[in-house]
Amino acid sequence: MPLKVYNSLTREKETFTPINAPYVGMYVCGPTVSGESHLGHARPFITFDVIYRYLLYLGYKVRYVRNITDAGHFEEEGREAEDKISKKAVLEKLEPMELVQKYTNLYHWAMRRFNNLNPSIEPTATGHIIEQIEMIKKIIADGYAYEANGSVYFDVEKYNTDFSKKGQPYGILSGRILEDQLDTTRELDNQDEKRNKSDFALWKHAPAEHIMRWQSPWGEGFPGWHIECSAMSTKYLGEEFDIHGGGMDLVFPHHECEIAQSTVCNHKTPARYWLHNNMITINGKKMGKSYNNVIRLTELFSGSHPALTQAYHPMTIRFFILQSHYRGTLDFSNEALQAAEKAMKRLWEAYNWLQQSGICGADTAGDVALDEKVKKLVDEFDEFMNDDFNTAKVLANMFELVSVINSIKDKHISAESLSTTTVALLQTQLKAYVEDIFGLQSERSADDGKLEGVLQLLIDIRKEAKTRKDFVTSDKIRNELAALGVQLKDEKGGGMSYTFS
RNA sequence: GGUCAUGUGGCCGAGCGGUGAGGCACAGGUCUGCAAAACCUUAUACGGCGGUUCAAAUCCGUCCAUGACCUCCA
Repeated sequence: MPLKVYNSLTREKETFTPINAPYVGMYVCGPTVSGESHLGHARPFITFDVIYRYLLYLGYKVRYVRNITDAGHFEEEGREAEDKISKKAVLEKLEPMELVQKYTNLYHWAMRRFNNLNPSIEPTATGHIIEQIEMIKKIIADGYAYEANGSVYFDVEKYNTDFSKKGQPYGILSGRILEDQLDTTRELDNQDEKRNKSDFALWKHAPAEHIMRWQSPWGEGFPGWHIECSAMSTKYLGEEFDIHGGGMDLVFPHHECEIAQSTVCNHKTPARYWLHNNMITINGKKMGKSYNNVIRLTELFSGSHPALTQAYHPMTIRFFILQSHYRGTLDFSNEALQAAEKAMKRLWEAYNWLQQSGICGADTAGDVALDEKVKKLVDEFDEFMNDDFNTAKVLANMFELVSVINSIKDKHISAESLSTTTVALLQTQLKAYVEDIFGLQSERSADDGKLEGVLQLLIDIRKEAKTRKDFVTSDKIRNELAALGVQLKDEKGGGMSYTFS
């Protein structure tokens, strides 16, 4: 069964066929680094990281481009009021590139903690001003943009009239019809400069107090919101590439405008497959700046937010996101995250035990039905992922396998119930999926050997005490370690293991 | 107002025409010096009302509720 993806452009699941297999070009809209990333931002980055990893697993050579928006209309978060009071303070406080660097660093730090792979190219908008200006010039030359007071606007109506004839009307992605839009847009600045309300900015004239500005044929200004993605995707992935991804809230207007710009310049719809993840909600509402309900990633990792009852590890968040399908909304709550935390721990411990257990199964399976069941559960991993990346179903199968693994560990089931090939398949595929595709890793930071050694010593002492039936000593060791956050667990057959809480 | 989604058990979430996905919580049991963990078992469900069908959580209609987007937002 080949990979199928839901294409927002056609509104159906389609078989994924790269333009130049085995090469795949994927562009994903990255962060605007004018402020800190929050939980809502984490979803697209984790979603597309898993998609990237899965494409690699399938053997594709992927060029993954994820931009950083570091140009545009910037104000430091929460400082708006102050800015108005004292422009001097702004000048002292905000060197634009300093601000951008600060939030870019913070963003990269969060991505690493999530164990997201680095994209192949991470271009910045400020690094591609020239490309953007060139693109705008081309659009003007073709007659689809006009200048007004040092700003340049895209002529949506002309585009729609001309390109509708070619089957590429404005609104092709979002399903909007231009005529329906005319009276529905809200009031914005400088609307009077535009010929039509639906026109959007390619280049904006910078007022005197604007902190980021560049020289252009139309005077000093800064690029419009949409043009950077068109310029950079064309530069690094070509006029036509395979996948364009981002959050659903970008479908209109951002991606719609991107399509219009690129189509004028390159005479092609830029991407074949448009993939969009849904939002993370909190109490049923989208998490976003405009709702004042954001939980920043730093707050999430440290637990320092009034809505949080505890800190959450990045892997808990990652697991939480993988438990739902990327096109559905995902509702945040402490209860839900705590559930994810426990589930992740159970999965990881079983997985970890399997890899270290040294079990190898029998030449012929002792329990044919179970052997078949395990094989089926593992084989379905690929099948589920090929059905538009259904990570939730893969996880469901994994938990059925966790029961089998733990039963073998507790010796309720003999390791010889499974055949050697099935055990090997289970080990390889679980590793491929848990670590390589889902990108999960132990919540515990890598410890040095000393701690291991100390714990082993305490475990030995406790074992001796238990043999002497000296439960005072054995309980003391267990209780005091528990107070320090190390949990000892007696196992069948006198073994002892520990986990960190 | 326009466009498009969604409504599943205490909570989070798959499924989208026919054996009740899965996780967490809860209850009972097994194991155990005790505990934890683990394992086993059980319960609770598809927004309301109609319709199609041998069969509907799944398809159709309608009503209700919620959400997203409508040029700052992942």
